[in-house]
Amino acid sequence: MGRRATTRRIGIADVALKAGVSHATVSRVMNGNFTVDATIAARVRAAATELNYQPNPVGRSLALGKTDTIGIVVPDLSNPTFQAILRGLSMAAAQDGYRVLIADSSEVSSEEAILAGEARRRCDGLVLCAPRMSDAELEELAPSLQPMVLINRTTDAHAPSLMVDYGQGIQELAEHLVGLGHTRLAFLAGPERSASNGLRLLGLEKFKAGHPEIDLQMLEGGSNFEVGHQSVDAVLASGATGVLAFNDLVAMGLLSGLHERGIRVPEDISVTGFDDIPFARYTTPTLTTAAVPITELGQQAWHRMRDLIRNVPSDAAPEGPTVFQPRLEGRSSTGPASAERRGG
Amino acid sequence: MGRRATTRRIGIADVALKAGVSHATVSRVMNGNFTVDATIAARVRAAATELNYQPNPVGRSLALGKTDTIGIVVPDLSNPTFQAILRGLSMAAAQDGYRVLIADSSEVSSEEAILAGEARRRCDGLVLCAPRMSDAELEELAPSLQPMVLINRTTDAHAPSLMVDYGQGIQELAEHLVGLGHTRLAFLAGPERSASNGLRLLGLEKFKAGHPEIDLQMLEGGSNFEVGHQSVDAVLASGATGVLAFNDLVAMGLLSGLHERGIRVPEDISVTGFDDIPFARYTTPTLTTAAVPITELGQQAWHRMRDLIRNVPSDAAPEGPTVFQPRLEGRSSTGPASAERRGG
DNA sequence: GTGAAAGCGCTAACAT
DNA sequence: ATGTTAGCGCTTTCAC
Repeated sequence: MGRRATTRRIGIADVALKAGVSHATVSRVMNGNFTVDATIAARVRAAATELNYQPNPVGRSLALGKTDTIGIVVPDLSNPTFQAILRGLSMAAAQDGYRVLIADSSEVSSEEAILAGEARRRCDGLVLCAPRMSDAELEELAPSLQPMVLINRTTDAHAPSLMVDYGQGIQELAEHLVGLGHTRLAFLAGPERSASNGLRLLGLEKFKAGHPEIDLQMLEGGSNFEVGHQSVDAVLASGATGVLAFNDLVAMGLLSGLHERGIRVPEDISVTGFDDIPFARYTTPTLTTAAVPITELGQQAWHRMRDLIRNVPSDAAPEGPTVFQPRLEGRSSTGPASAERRGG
Repeated sequence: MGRRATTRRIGIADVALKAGVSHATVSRVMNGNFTVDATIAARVRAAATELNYQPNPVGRSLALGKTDTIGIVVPDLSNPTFQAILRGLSMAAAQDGYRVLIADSSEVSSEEAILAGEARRRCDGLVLCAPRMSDAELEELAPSLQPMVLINRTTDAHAPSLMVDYGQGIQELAEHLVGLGHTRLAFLAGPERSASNGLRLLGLEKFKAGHPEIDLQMLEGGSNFEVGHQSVDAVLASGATGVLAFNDLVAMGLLSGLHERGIRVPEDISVTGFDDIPFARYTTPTLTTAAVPITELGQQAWHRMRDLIRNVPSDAAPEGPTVFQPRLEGRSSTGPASAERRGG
């Protein structure tokens, strides 16, 4: 039965006609150009409201060469860390009248380049979040992606970069455990391709150098609940009394697995996370972790992007990456090493 | 020192020039129009790759009257439920070559209309997720937002709607507790303006009608951790042995608060959540909840949207809202009512 | 099969 | 102060 009554979209021409002026004048009024006579401006505004006219953003974008939109590419939108970054970015950008377009590469590093390019073409800038692609590829791609802001990654190609000092954070967590009397530690590692995992590894190397007396074992891992949950056996086999999980998710999985086995935390084993996602405050026991200002990271990403978009010269911008220091958040999942286990 | 070497963006004209053809021909080739001579097509393609040419999406959008982008408006991007919907939507849309633009209303219902309108103008369609605006406002806005898909909301104005049967789910949870011998229950309610909270309330009315012997108390609440955490006193004061939390977040907050007070779950009190967010499997104890296929909801939202965008006639589309049934997920946070407390 | 030209909806330089 | 006109980068008739 016929198509629904399609109320044709109102265009600038309709308003011009109704107000009895040229579309140029309508455009001027809509953009707050004060060279228009007050009477006429009022007439135009009246016509616009009456017709419920709103300028077509696509038309404006083409004319102005900007979309007031920025893109973000994340490896996995189901990861709370990236969700928080997205949120911080989106909120901050909205404050300045910008919107965000999202692209999820699903951890497929080969897709990243294509997604990034596509997103960039539709937007005024791109935030690349923990890209999994190689350094070489990133550097090659960078020029075509600019203006671009990097999160948890750097590149020789000029681009602002926001980093988290995971190395420092993991060291603090390890020191925290040592301070509690633990001498046998284990690190549940993250994804191979993750740069942030590499930084943690580097930090732990330093830690080992400073603590030759401590036994620190490296265990294979990943970045989600399941990994933590499935690592119970490996953790127990390691004989460690203090476990550094790659992130809060892994820690929560581990906590859950240990609980099922009747192993008490922190009495029998201490567990630490990383990131301090909101959930970390509400686990049982509450999770000792290294707090990363994730939402602020997203917010800062926008601010750097905004600088890029505004100051085309880009000489006032800070050189080198901005580094965020994680803050140790001591809660109840860590405690003194148990007497029995400490001995053994 | 001078602006960076700005490699001017390659346009269709550049390719046309290089290939020695008109831009019309380049356009044809780029769009897979087979009326172009094979030899020429090859020449054009060569020129395009050599120049690394990619059609400008804004130009295409203006010419084609479509952006291959859909918008989603959510009340709060920090809520895992909306994050999961966004994710499902984004993944499904990406599969069909569409991108998603996000708008977060921060629970400010007055902002919703503006955000929705803005987003809609930049996109080919809009997904309105649990809108907080009034029925009247929604209905008035609907025509200008079409094509539009609603989540957790319906409207008389014609628009596909995806609903979750929260009423049924909460009844099942209540029945589950009754089956475990609980006779004193409490419901930690959600946000006032939330339609899904209203549905739960309706479901509980039905439950009460069927179980006059059960004492069911209504407690004020909200939708996040803090609310659950702060409700411990109210819950204890109610004397309930079984607590139905508005959602998993509230349940987790409550779990955490109860643990701090030394109250055992489920021995002393049983707790249920709602949604079955990924975390619910990994709380201590694991959380009994009503599982909602959230990601699938987002995916379905795209499918309905796709139908809308493709079949302009829209007569084959299913009438009335699609309803998703939550599924009871019995885990360890619920157990038999304790003898002492059961007595009253 | 291919080019010339119109047009998508808007902004801005240029006339007047 | 306002209208006319030329783009922005592309697709698509319409001639040839």
